[in-house]
Amino acid sequence: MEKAADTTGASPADTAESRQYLGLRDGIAARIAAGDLKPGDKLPSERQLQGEFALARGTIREALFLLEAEGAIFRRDRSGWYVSPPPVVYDPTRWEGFMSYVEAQGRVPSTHTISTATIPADPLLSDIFARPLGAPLHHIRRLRSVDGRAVLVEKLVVDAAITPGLIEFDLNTSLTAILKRNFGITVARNQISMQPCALTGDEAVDLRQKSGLPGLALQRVSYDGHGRVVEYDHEYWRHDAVQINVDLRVR
Amino acid sequence: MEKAADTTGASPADTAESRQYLGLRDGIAARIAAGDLKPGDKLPSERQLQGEFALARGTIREALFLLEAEGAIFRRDRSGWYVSPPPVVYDPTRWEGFMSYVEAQGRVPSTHTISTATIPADPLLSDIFARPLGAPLHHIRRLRSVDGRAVLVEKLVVDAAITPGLIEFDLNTSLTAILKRNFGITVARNQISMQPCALTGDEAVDLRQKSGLPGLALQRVSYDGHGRVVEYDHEYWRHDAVQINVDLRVR
DNA sequence: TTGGCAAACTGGTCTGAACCAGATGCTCGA
DNA sequence: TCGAGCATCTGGTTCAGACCAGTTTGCCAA
Repeated sequence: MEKAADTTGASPADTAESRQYLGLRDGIAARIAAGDLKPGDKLPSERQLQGEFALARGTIREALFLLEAEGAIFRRDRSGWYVSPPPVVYDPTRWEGFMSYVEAQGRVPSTHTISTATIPADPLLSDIFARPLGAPLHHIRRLRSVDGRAVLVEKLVVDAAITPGLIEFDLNTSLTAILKRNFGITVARNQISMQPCALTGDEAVDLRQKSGLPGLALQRVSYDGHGRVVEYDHEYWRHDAVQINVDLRVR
Repeated sequence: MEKAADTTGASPADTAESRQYLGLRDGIAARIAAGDLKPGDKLPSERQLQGEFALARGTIREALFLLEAEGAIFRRDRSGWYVSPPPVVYDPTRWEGFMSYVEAQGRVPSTHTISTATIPADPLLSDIFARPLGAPLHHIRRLRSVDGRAVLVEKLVVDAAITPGLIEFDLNTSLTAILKRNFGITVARNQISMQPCALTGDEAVDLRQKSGLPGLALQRVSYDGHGRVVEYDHEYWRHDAVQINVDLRVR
């Protein structure tokens, strides 16, 4: 019940942690660093850790949440906690799709199309695409995975006028490739906005995350060589699954 | 003790939340959206909310954490919870310093220099700056605020050979301006890497955050027109304080 | 061998209680 | 008037126990 004043070491502020969950976090982090726990490995269950460290389950979970926030571990709902694989490096300046750059990093990408539809442009999209209100736009919602783990959901919108029949294609492959091969479309410019966010609602469900876990929201507007808007994309990434790399000239 | 099945509305799955903390989150979010609570306003204390909603304090905190992860509120340690101001928009392609782009958004920026030093290059920095091991480099650590709230800490390194006496200047102003005015240095290219992270250790302390809260880590290498490395920068942002915007040509 | 079901397991949610330590505000004495 | 100091308030940490709802597993029947 009491705090069991931590008198472990000579330097109370250095190694001996004032807060128990920090100590536990360091312990688990050390196991991962030492290679006792490798990416994909399952951690002992919360109740097992409870017995092992003689801490309340809440305290155990506090440490796990911290490791999760640091990207060191992730959870699969009601299954357990697992050691995170390294993140994918993402360079938004490169116009290669997800499939190719994930593969280039020696990982196995996969895509699952959640839904497709052709919908009339609402005011916002009409504005973005510079097309009249009600102009047909393809809406595609996809879930993308790396090594079998869902890492991002995307909602993308494409101008139906320049990509007739797009949603009849197999969208579980590279959209980049489809646009280029079948419609002769390539992207010359991207406008990107991103912000750290909490994954909630649909996104959390699709990523099999508990609602409220941190993520990265990324919006992209892609233009072709004529300055025409080709694609409008909303991506929601697991925060621990991605690292952004950009190389750019300054204006 | 029981879950007190929320019978507030007509549609149990729509508005009425299955989890109490989600309901409370929505309630507070609604107050903010409605303008009852404005940016900077203090929320009722956890114990007050406890009385008001008849929930355990842990449940109250669960809802607050969620709002915090969403960037809607933030905490000041042992002072209270406050409504977040809107984020600053940050465009890494633009070579104007923090001071100018924050001001351009109608906010009040400020900078506090935590420490400065001139230190011989270690292997990593020697490599980055393409300078011999041990070459003198200026290390600067600064805390930057918007409207009085600390939003980022940065650790930056500048080649001392091309900026002699840099750390004698008043570094609480724009470094961009100092480099340009006093050393004739401008940046032509940036290489940026960023990833969502947890703020821990020094960063958390400086930002007066609890260790483990989500943030955004950003590293930047800046080059001048001759391809010479001018500056190496590590920034740690509060996750709710920044939105990244980039406009770029595709390779 | 295989399919389905049930028990066991795991994380998710919630309660309620206690004590700690920094922030804040108020009071009282100099 | 003003500063020191204390009381109070606030979030931070930890404990212990309970029940819920998906996941997993292993057994048994077809």
